[in-house]
Amino acid sequence: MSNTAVRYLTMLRMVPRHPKSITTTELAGRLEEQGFSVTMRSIQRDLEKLSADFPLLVDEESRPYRWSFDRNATMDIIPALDLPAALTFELAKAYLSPMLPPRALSHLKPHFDEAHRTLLREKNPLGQWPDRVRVINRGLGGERPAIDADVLETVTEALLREYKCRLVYQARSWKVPEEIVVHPFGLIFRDPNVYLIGTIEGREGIRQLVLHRATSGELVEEQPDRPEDFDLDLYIRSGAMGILHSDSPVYLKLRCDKPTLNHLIESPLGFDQINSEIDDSTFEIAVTVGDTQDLRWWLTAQAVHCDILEPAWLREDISSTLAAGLKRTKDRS
Amino acid sequence: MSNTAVRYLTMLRMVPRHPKSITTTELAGRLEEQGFSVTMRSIQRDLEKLSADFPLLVDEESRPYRWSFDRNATMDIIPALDLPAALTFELAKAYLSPMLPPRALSHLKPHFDEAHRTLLREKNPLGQWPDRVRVINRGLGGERPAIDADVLETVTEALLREYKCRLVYQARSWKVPEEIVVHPFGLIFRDPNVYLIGTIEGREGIRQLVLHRATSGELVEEQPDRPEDFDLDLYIRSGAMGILHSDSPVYLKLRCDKPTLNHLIESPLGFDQINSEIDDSTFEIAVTVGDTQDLRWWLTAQAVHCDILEPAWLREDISSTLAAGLKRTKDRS
DNA sequence: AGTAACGCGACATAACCAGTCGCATGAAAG
DNA sequence: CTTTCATGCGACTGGTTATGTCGCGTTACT
Repeated sequence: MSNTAVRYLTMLRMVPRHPKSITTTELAGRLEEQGFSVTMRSIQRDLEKLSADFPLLVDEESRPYRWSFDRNATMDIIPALDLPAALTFELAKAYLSPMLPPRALSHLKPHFDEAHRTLLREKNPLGQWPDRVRVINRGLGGERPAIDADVLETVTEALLREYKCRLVYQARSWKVPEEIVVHPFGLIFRDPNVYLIGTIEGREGIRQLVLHRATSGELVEEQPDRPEDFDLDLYIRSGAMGILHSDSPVYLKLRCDKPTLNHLIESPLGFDQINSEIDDSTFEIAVTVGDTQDLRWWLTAQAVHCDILEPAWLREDISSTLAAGLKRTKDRS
Repeated sequence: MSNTAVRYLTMLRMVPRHPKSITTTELAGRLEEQGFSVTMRSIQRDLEKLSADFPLLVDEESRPYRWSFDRNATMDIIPALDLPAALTFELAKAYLSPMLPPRALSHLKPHFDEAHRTLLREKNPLGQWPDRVRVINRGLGGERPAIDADVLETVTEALLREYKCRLVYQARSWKVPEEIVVHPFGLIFRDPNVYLIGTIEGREGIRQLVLHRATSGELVEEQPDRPEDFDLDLYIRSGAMGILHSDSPVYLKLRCDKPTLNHLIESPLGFDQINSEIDDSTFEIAVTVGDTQDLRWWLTAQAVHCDILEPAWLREDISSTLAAGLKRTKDRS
């Protein structure tokens, strides 16, 4: 294939989305790296030509000219999305919309749009595809706290490029927002929050910063202090996130009511789950699960539909939770 | 821009992923539609040239030749993924992996791969990006039941193109799998299951088919009978999915313990939520929410940490659930 | 066996590409 | 304020590439 066409493609990939931009000179350099040796003149001509067929923007005020790609333009994908792929994007959108911060989602928007268009273009006489599929999210459907656009961008970039970042942050216990410099160790997305794990310059200890409590962020291009042996997984499993009650898994034995909890048979709680039929209205499962907060909640809510055969201590635990809850509702009445 | 380069791009988009394929003749037709008038000879030459730079596969056994795009090849996107976008894809992958059937996810794989490569290519000396971010999913982390690859594909295609489909299906109450022809009305994704809503040919009533109970699927290119006035949203709200207890929303008033349920202030349950501080250890919220099963579970599990001030009937309801649960745990001990 | 469709080499022509030069412009440096 | 440098752009030209056409061989279908 002719050199030229490939160069066009390469150039298109190099032009960043608005508001970022690139100059002809930079392009020349980067093309050179890729093994295309062309004169500046050619690049100028190329950009002109390309902008006839692609949504390229040029800022002719500044000199040298700065070229960028239309922010919202969905540039097409090769090969074009096929039907199942487009569908999957649509589903992904439905799942992710309530989960991810809007700013993050906006980066996927071009792809979602492209998928949407593909679906509507398909042999679908009335374009009523959207009426045919629903995603029902679990949980209470509350909103996620809004995360500042720049904060998320800054933090992720700091993490990725190994920089510090400066945040204006207000922990729950702080009277006023403070400007802090963070040495980022890792990011944890845990519905409904996003946590930045790291240290605050000038203070002791590893902190969890909840991103929606930061109001502005800025990259600090200095190398952060990060213990060599820091490990996010270990950190999570150490219980720091309040997820695990203990590090050791629980060997759970449940006696479940049959129509209600049938789904446990088809969606086992763990890979070692063993099911056994007791009678027409009961079955038992035995499975190893993590001792998480969510497990406790689930067991509490499902106590009406199952007996915790083992471990006894967990049964006692749930039992006392139930008793305490019951007492509160009684007191209130 | 020269006609030629644009045509190359257009052609690349027309070549479907393996195992689908397209012939030069078909390409000629479709290019004509798009306003490119070229001879077959040119198309033949183009494909040859393109296959030097792109992962195009050609089956020279069959005649006319059949061209396809390498199934796993991630073809690049224009403009190239920037860092935040790549990151968002990575997150999306983490969120979606446990939620969507693997087959559906496989369609996004090229995009995830591309994002992953972008991240690794970034200034990230040790390529340890994967160590820096975790997504912790809520819930019990059980597996989703596996859905047959063809079944999902068939069903979605049937829905989109308005066809019937033939499934080998075994409802829970059926002794053996049966071959049925389904008139599909809609698809509902509700973790952990995927439901196909529709009628079974020769039988009465609207059914919910849980897709993982189907073992094989096949498109039937006949028009399905579908009531004009069928509406998926109405169907869901009619309570058919066992999600809603009643169609009318609940005006909920809770008195919550302070450190524990603080997150309710930052992630309100509904857009009309009103928070009021009572004292140092208590606050109240008032909000309108849907009367869902998940709400009941949540209230049951959180009964220790909050009082249901209103509505009284819901408090009674939760109270009796707690009592029943407590009784079971007591009986067992 | 006949026929139509397809792949492909060869060729000629037209279109396009890309380096070069010269000049104009605007921004930064002295 | 002048100089200098980087850039943009029109024009020209040699060389490359693209593409329609023809002809022949092969394959698939009737």
